[in-house]
Amino acid sequence: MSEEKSLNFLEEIIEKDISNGLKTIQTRFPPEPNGYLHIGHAKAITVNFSLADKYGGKTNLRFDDTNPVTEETEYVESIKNDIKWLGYNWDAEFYASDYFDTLFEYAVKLINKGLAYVDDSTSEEIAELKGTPTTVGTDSPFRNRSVEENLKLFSEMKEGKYKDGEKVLRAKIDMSSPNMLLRDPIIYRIKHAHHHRTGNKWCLYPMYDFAHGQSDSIENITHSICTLEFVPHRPLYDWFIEKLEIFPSHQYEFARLNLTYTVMSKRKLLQLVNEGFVSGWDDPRMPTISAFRRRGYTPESIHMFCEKIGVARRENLIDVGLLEFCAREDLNKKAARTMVVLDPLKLIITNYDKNSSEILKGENDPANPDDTRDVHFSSELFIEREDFMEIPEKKWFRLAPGKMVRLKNAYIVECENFIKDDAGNLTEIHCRYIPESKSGSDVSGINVKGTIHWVSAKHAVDAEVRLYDRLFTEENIAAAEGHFSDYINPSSLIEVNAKIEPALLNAKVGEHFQFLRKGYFCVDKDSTSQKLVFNRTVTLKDTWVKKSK
RNA sequence: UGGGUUAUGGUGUAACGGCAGCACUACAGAUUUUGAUUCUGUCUGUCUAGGUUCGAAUCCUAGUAACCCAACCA
Repeated sequence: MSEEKSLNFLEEIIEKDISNGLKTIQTRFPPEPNGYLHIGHAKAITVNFSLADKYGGKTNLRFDDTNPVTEETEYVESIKNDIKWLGYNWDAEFYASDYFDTLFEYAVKLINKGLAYVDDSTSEEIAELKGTPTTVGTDSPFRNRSVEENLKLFSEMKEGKYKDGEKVLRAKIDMSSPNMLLRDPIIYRIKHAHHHRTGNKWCLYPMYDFAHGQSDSIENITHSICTLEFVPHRPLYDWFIEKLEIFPSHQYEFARLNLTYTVMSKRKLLQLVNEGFVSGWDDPRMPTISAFRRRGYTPESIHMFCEKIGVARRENLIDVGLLEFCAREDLNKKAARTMVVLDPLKLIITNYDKNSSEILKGENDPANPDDTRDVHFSSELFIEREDFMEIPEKKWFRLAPGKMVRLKNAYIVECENFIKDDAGNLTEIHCRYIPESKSGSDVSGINVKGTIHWVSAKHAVDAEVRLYDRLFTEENIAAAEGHFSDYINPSSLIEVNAKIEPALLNAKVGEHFQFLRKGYFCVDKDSTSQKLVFNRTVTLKDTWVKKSK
C-alpha cells in the first residue's frame, strides 16, 4: 500500500466531475502565435497534458489566432517544435481561425436574440461611456437598434463596407456591472488585415472573449485551464455559452509562473530581443523553451521542474535555483565527464621526459568505471588558473608551493616552483610527479586531499566556451523600481577560449557534457568544423566558493 | 471610494475539525581520484484580532496585505 499522493486543486475538480458522471476529459493548450513559448508556457502545457493523460483524456493544440496584425506563421512553427521537444503529443491541431464562419453565425444568433448590437461610436467614446471601476457606465446611443438594422449593419461590416474602427459589434449585457468586462464588451472589430491562415477572406475578427470559450465549446473541451488574470472573464465566458446554447465548457484558473531574476511577459521578452539585450529568442539567457534547449536543459529537467513547483491559485515567485537543481539532477545522470580548462595556466612536470607522452584512461561516468576514453598525458599540461594559490588560504586542497594534488585520471604531482612574468602574472607552475601514483595502479601510499582537472598542452584543442549567468541582477524584477532593463546583468555572458581534450572533437550539436569540476555544458549550434562552441548550462554546486567568501 | 482573487518556514507545495508533512535553499557531519554525486542530521512556518469547539491552518466575525480588472490585445 503506497501513500496516496495529494491532489492539486484541478485534479480534485476533475475527480469530482468524474464521480458526478463525466465520462472523458478534454483539455487544450491555446497559445497565441505572436511570440515564442517560455517556461511559464511549459507549466501550462504540463498542466494541460498531464491532467488529460492522468484521467485518460486528450489535449488539443489550438492556436488562438484572432488578431491578424500580431500573429505570424514563424511563431506557429516554433511553438509546435517546442511542444514536441518537451515530449508532448497533441491530439488535434486547431486554429481559432478554423471557426471564423461558425463564430460569425454565433454573432448573428446573438443579434437575433437581441443580445448584440452594432455600435458606431469611436474607440474614445466607447471608453468614455464605459465608466470606471467605481462609476457605472452609460448606454451607447446605438444600443437599441433593431435586430434588422443590426443584422444589416453587421453583414455590411463583413462585406467590407466600413473602415477599421468605424463600427464594432458589442454584446448587450449590463453597462452598470461592477465587472468591467460585462459592460457591453466588443465582440467583433473591423481589421482590414491579412491573416496568416485565412488570408484576405475576412475584414472583421472576433475578440478573445468571443472566440476562446466558443472554440472550447466547439472542441468539447471539458476543462479549459488558463491563468488567473482571466478570472474576471469567466462570467463572460459562461454568458456566451449560455446564450448561444452550446456545449458547456468550463474555465478554471491557476497562478502563472514567476521566476526570480527573470522577466516572463511576451512584451518584455520581445523588447529584450528587439533592443539587442540578447541575440534572439533562443539566446541561452532567455527564459524561452528554445533558449533552454540551446543552453542545454533537457525536457526531463523541465518536466521535473514543473512537477516540483506544483499548481495552485496563489501568486508565486519560484527560485530560479530550483530550475538549476533540476538541470543538475538530470544532467548528472546523462552527461559524460570530460576535462576542459577554462582559464589555462601552464604546468610543467620537471621529472617527466619532454619528448614522451602516454595514453591514460579517462572516466566518462563515475557510476560506471568501465566506461572510459583515451586521455593524453605529457610533460606540459594546462591546469585551471584558479587551482593554484601562491599563498594558500586555510583548508586549501589544491595546488600551492610544496603542496601535492592528484591530477584526475593521472598522477599525483607536487609543486616545486612557479614562474611569473615581469608584470607579476603567473606563467608557469613547475611540479614533479610521482610515477608510482598512476590512477588505477597507485602504489605510492600517498593520500592527497585535492584532485584537479587538466589537459595535455600539446594535445589540447582550442574551443570557445560561453559562460552564462542570470540575465538580471534583481531577484524580483516586477517589484523593483524603474525599468527592467536597469537590472541587466553586465556579466550574464562571458566568452572564454578554453583548452579541451581532443576526444571532444567528435561532439555533436546539443550533446551534453560535464566539464569536470566546472559544470554542465552543451555544444552550441554556432560550432563550426574549425571551432567548437560550448554553452554552460549550469555550474556544479560549489560549497567551496561559498565557504571561502 | 467598485468588483474579483489569494494569504502555511527564505522559496514552493500538502494537511479538507484530530501529531503542521514534502521538496528546494541554508547549515553541520560521513563517504569521495570532481570541494560534484551519494548518505545522515539540523534550523526555520499557519497574515492579525476576536469567536465557535474537548480540539482550528481548516469553521464564524472583523481587520490587514498582495495581485488582477477601465486594449477595437490574448
